[in-house]
Amino acid sequence: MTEPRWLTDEEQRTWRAYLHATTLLEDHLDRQLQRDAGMPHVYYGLLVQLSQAPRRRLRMTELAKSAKITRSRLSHAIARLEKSDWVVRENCPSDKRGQFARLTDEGMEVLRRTAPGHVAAVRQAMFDRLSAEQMTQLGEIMRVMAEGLEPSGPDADLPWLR
Amino acid sequence: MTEPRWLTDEEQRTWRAYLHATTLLEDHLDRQLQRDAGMPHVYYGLLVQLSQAPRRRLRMTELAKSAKITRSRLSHAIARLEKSDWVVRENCPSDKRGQFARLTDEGMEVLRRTAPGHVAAVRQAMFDRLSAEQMTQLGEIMRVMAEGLEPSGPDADLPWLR
DNA sequence: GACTCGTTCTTGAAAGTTGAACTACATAGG
DNA sequence: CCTATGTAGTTCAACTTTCAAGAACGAGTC
Repeated sequence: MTEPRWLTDEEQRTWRAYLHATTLLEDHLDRQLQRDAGMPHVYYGLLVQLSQAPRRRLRMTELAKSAKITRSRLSHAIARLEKSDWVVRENCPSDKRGQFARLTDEGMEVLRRTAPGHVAAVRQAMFDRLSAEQMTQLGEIMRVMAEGLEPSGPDADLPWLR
Repeated sequence: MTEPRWLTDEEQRTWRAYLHATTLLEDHLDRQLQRDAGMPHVYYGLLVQLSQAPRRRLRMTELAKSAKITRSRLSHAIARLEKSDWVVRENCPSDKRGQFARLTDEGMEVLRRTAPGHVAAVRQAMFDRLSAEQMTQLGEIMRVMAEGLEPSGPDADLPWLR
């Protein structure tokens, strides 16, 4: 095994700043939403996805994919959200294995009530502090990073071809 | 209640790119470390912190602070790491309430063995894909964001003065 | 039909996390 | 010394996530 390429000093500083900022922000949003909406950030994200889908519903697998969580995790999450009456399951007529998760009116109402506070938190943490230039740069950087990590990324399905 | 300031289109795109990239990366590192080192990213971070501390040990509270997790979570985490013999607890002579977490030789060895792979993963996900300029920008952006979220941030201790 | 294989989603147990309550010690003021 | 108050760390119960099955259906093949 050959000597690994370690990070330069500046790379290390950047990496630590990244870890620091992202964990602080995730914590902040989790607490904010837990307090104001009674659910963690991930669950809130599920409701948002549903609210934007046609007929406010999505197949479980699609929802899992767009929220980047496993189907198992989603099953539990939807079960929990069903208990709060924010989501209901519906059978899929065309595929008897399939399930839709549909946002209820109560769920929609929770979103309406809590979205402003959430947006404010995001804005305060990010956009109020970054220049317009920095926002653009951040967007570009994040897109580049995501590209390299995409499950459907470069040869992700064909590693044996490399 | 007044109409909230929603995000502009570009802000939304940036925010989504951010969420997308950060969750993908965190997932990626978690899997990589779980596979190669047998522990999640947070736990790995604890070992790294310890490895860099004098005498490879830290007080629980300090470790919790530098890893940005609660003391409760740290208690459980250290208990788990103790079972793998990567960390041991030691009493603090000067403060009988205190505990040190100390990295064992086995723990150090795990780090030595797995650090190269981890660095490679970070590099591949981030630094191999960003230009030198972008890396600098990212560092600056993350520092700005962290500043605003710092527990010891602007008036965090004196909110009643605002 | 019967077989195989893949997909969709769920389940249950184990592991991890959280917030509050709790123990034990430290520190300051009378 | 004594009491009050604060700090270090753990523990408990409730909740969330992961992991390893597994049940049920779809689709292709013979």
